Amino acid sequence: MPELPEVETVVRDLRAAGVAGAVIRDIVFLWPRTAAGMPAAELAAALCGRVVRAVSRRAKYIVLELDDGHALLIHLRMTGKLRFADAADAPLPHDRAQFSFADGRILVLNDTRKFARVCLAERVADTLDAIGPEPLEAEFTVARFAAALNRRRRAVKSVLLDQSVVAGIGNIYADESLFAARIHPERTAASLSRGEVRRLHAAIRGTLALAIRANGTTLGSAATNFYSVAGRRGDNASNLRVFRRDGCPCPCCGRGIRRTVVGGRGTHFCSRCQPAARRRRGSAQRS
DNA sequence: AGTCTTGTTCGACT
DNA sequence: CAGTCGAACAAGAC
Repeated sequence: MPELPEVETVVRDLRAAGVAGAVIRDIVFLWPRTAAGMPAAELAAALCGRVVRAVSRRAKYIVLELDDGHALLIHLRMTGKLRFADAADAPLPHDRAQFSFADGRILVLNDTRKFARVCLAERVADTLDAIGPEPLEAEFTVARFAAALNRRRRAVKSVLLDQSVVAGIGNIYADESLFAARIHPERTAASLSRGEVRRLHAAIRGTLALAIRANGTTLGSAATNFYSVAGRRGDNASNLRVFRRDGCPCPCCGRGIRRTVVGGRGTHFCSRCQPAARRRRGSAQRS
């Protein structure tokens, strides 16, 4: 599933393919609900003739900055993929949108689950206003992170998945970051000590940076898995230490990795390296 | 055949 | 208002 490192990989591949500078000639929506915020025909009309000035990323959004100051946002959600085709190529099953460029290339959005969305933003900052800091940028400070964690009583894992707290983390990197920080996923966010917050902050950065260097995570060979532009696989699966490794020995202590459900999401951790909250002397713990 | 999986939004609560 | 929680979306994987 595309999380921050996977979207970053796609953005870099789009840049390498020369999308910056390309002129949009036409957009066809094979699944009209892919267009969000306005009807598909209206969105297509608004984009026709625009020049893509730059390609960037904000959280899990791919941002195509346009020559009129607006931006085209693409969110791949769970199974969205982008590839280049030309006019002679037959569409594949699950193709949802085709962006034709003036040079004849067609950027195709393929998405088995139909959750991927494309929308037009007058200003990126306004549209993505509610999203929290970019974890790899200077704006993601320990102090700001600590303040956000402190006012939440939910499981810290659920808070990491909350895009308004920190941008771009999904199920894989939430579990991996918590393991690296040696924090149990069901600990209450507000219960983390200053040291634990610092560890988690560093773990998030390290985990995401490593995954970007490996071009993202592709697990197994299912078609619904992550593939970057041109079907390129990510190499980060070998760096994963707990995600979907239940039953395997913990790389640090050898005990079996366990799987639970937290906030409705599959969650993987080592019960020895990530101990549950220590019961405080004299204070009874619920259930 | 039935259950599981995932990111985000939305509405109903507290 | 701010935080919490579960449903909804969709269809392939297993």
